[in-house]
Amino acid sequence: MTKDICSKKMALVEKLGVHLEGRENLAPVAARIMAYVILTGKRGTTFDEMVTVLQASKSTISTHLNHLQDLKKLEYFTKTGDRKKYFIINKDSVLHHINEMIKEWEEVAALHKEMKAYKEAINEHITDEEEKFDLTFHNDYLRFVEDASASIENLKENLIKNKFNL
Amino acid sequence: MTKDICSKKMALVEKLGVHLEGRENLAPVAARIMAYVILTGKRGTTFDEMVTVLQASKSTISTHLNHLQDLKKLEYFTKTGDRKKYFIINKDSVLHHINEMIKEWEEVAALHKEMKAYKEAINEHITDEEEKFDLTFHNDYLRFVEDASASIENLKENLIKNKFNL
DNA sequence: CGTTTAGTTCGGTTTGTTCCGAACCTAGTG
DNA sequence: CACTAGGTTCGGAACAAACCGAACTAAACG
Repeated sequence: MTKDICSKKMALVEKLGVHLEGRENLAPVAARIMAYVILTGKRGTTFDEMVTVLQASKSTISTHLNHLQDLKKLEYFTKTGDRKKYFIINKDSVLHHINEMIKEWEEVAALHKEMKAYKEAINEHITDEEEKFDLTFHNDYLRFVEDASASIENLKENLIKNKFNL
Repeated sequence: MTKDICSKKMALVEKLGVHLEGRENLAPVAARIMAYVILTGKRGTTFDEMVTVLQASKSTISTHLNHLQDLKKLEYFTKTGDRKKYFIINKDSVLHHINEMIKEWEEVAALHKEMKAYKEAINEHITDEEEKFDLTFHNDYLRFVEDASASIENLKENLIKNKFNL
């Protein structure tokens, strides 16, 4: 691999790393591991390679690697006559991620419904119309969540279709 | 307010609080302040009320309250002959929240495009078809982000319409 | 001018996170 | 059996976040 492409790769690892830190709530090094594994692809990457390239200690890599496997985000394959583990992203991780998003939206919707119900209950005790809670936002938001959920379900179906057509 | 409704309110404050902690990256007490202000509504809530009801120190409430105002998440109104500040959520906060989501999706899309470009560049150097990066996921995901963005834009328009029709 | 109201500021404690080094383990190799 | 490769485990250092109490301020009240 040329030096240009390699530095481009590490720049992307950092960028994607920062993103994953926030989105998936991962420690800095854990996020860099995920990013590096994603950008390395099918050939897989080893423990030692990550220690070198991510410039972290063996213990840090070990701990995070095990944690990421517990979370089903990573898995590995092996080669006969080679004790190293070759890490790749979990084949279901994309689907898993989609399902997580669906679950999240469902939770948000449930929360909005609960808040709306509470506000409606309070509104009954208020005589002055001006003082009452405005509920239009909750209604709009719930409609939006339905839309967004439909889009995600759509993505999920595309994914499953592609998976079995190949 | 009856004790029942009050405890229901505090239960919701905790639930919404936990949610906001994660979603908006707020400290526990800051998230509880937001939740309490949201669930109190137009009548507004004061510094002292929050110290009492959220069981936090004056300094904690003061610091977070100022921080939340800096972030344009809260604002206050006053009453003549009353030095207290009555805190309510910022009137534009909903629109602000929507715009944040739009910006987030745009960033995600940009990141996917960058990753896809990188993977395509790498693929050109790989002869074995089996070893190449699979790009269908990025394509599907980009289509999904477009869908989701359209839904959000729709929500935004609904909101703006409601705002000016009232 | 002393007191009250409504808050702010500062220093410090507690708690939690993230990472590291050193010692250890386990399976195969010479 | 000693050595090596490929990790794991443990204790702690370093840093950061979250909260608190006590002292302070600024404006209004009496």
